[in-house]
Amino acid sequence: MEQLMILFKLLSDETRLRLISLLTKRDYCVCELTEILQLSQPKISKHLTKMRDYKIVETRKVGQYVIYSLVMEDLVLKPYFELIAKTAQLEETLKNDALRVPSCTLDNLIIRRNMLSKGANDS
Amino acid sequence: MEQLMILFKLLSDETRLRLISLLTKRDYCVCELTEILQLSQPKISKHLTKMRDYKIVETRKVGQYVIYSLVMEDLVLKPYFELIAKTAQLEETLKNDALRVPSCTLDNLIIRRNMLSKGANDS
DNA sequence: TGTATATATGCGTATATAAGTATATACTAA
DNA sequence: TTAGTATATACTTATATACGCATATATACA
Repeated sequence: MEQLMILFKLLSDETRLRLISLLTKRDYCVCELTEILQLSQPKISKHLTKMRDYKIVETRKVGQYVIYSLVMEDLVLKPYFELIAKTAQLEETLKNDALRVPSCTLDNLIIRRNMLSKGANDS
Repeated sequence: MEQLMILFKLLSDETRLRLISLLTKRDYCVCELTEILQLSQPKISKHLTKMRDYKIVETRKVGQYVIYSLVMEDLVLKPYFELIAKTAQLEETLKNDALRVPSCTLDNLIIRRNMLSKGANDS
């Protein structure tokens, strides 16, 4: 019961719902999620931390990046994640987030930053 | 999006989650729900009213009773209701609510009240 | 018509929580 | 070692919302 209510409480916030919807497709580091949702880094980080506290997502560290992923082992949570992945196609905001993913990969972010700093050096 | 978030917000309260879980099985009037959950009538009523405001449940009036039912026509909401009905079997509180249903039907409530008032008259 | 029952609502209070800004910590690479 | 990037957190403020209690309204029934 606790667990279900916690899941629903976490899902009832727009930012977190968007984050979870993205995470049903693949794992992301914080800076990718910040870029995709176009929201402040502390805002994204705080929501992710909260979800991790409640064991809805988990993290692994890779170099300086923290990669977030959904906890898929849980038998209660898993079907809800799967349903959200399906439902997301019916929701404009979630669909648009998914469209913005390709240009916000970590690789793209780094390439884009390097180009910017070179441009700055050239001038 | 709005609609999904509203659904999750409504589900994130223990009382409402219990109410919705019950309503996935059949319709109920307010006094049955009050009896099953053993909570105050204003509390039950306020939660039901809120869910009706958000179009998650709907009502019909039968005599002095107000019968609440889930809105099952909505394509986004329906699969979530169905999933909750399944998940409820894994959650002690929701399972126990279901067990308490048979003794809390409207018929039973009325019979029980009549017996009580007769007993009071006899004494 | 008067009484009891069913349901809804108003009000005050306590609590939770989201957001922004600034800052701290951790890691990388030159 | 220093500069820059990634991530987390502290503090304040604004807002939402659940609750209890009292009460209003609507219906039924004697």
